Amino acid sequence: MNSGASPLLEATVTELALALGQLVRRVRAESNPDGLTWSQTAALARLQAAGATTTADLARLEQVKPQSMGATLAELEREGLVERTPHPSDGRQVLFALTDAGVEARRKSSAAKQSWMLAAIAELDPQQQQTLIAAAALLSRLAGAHLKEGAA
Amino acid sequence: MNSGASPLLEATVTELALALGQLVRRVRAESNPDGLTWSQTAALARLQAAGATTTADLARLEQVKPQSMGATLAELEREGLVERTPHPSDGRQVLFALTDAGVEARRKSSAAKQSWMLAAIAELDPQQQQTLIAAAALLSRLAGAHLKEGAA
DNA sequence: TATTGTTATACTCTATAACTATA
DNA sequence: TATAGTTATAGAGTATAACAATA
Repeated sequence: MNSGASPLLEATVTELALALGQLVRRVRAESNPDGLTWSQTAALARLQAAGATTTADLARLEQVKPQSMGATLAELEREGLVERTPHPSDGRQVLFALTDAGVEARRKSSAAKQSWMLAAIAELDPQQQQTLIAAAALLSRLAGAHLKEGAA
Repeated sequence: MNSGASPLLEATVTELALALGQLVRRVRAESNPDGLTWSQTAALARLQAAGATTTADLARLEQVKPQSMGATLAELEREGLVERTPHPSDGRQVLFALTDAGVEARRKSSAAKQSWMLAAIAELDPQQQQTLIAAAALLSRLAGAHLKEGAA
C-alpha cells in the first residue's frame, strides 16, 4: 500500500530511525554513573511537569505499559525520590509525586546529565538550534500519531 | 561550568530526550511481528549503505561496542540475511555483507516497517517535513558530537 | 604489545500473563 | 464486569570482562 509515497520522505524515515538509534545509545551511555537511569529520569521529569499522577496516567504519557511504569516508580520509591499517596476517592488508584530528594535529583539531572547534548547544541548555529527546537515538538507528536488508543 | 547556558536550550534538551524516549518505544513496539528487530534493521541498513564491512566498523557506525554488533551480526547470519567472508589481507578481520535474502529483507523493511512513521510525516505540512529532514542530519551529528574516540 | 573478534555474564527496559482489590 | 495496580517471567539490547588468534 501507498506505493506512491515520496522517496524523499522514505529516505527521511530511514535516516531518522538510524539517527534516533545512535542518539538513544549515546544518551544512555552518557547518562549514568550517578545512578539514575534514563527511564527514571523521564518519569521524574513527567512527574515534575504534571504534579501528582497515577501509574496509569504516567504510563500513557510515556507510552509504556502500566506494569513497566510501575516497575520504574517502585524503583524510584525505593530510592526515596517519589512517594505515593492514596487517591482521595478511588481506592484502586495511587498518586505518585516527587519527594524533596526527587526535586533535587531533577535539578541536578537536567543540568548535569545531558550537558554533553547541551554543549553540542550550543555549538550549532542559531538556525540549526531553531530546527532542533521545532523538531523536538514534532518528534513527540510523531511518537503519538495514530496510536490505537486502548480506551477512549 | 557553563552555568549561563540558555534556559531555552536546556528546555529543548529535556524535551528532546523525552520525545526521543517516546519515539524509540514506538518504533520498537510498532516494528516487529515479522521477525526483524530494530538493531537488526539498523545493521542491515548500514551494510546496504556501506557495502562489505567489518564488525568493528559497523560498531563504530552504530556507536555500539564490537561485542554488541557481533551478537547482532551473528543473529542475522543465522537467519541467512548476511554472510561473512575473510578479509583478504588481515586474518583477524571478517567482512560482512548482505545476502540476496538480506537485500530483499531490506526492501520490505524500509517500506513496511516504519510505514506508520511515513504516514505520520506525510500528514505534516511541507515546512514541518523540511524541519524533520534537516533534523535527521542534525540528530545524527549530535549523536557523534565530542565522542571521546577510543583510538584515533 | 595492539587489534579483531568471540564467549560468558549481568543489567536495563519493556512486554505479556496471571493475580488481587476496588468500582 | 471493568479498571488500577502488583507480581512473575521472558526477551531484546547493551555493556564489561576474559580469552584466542593474528598483526
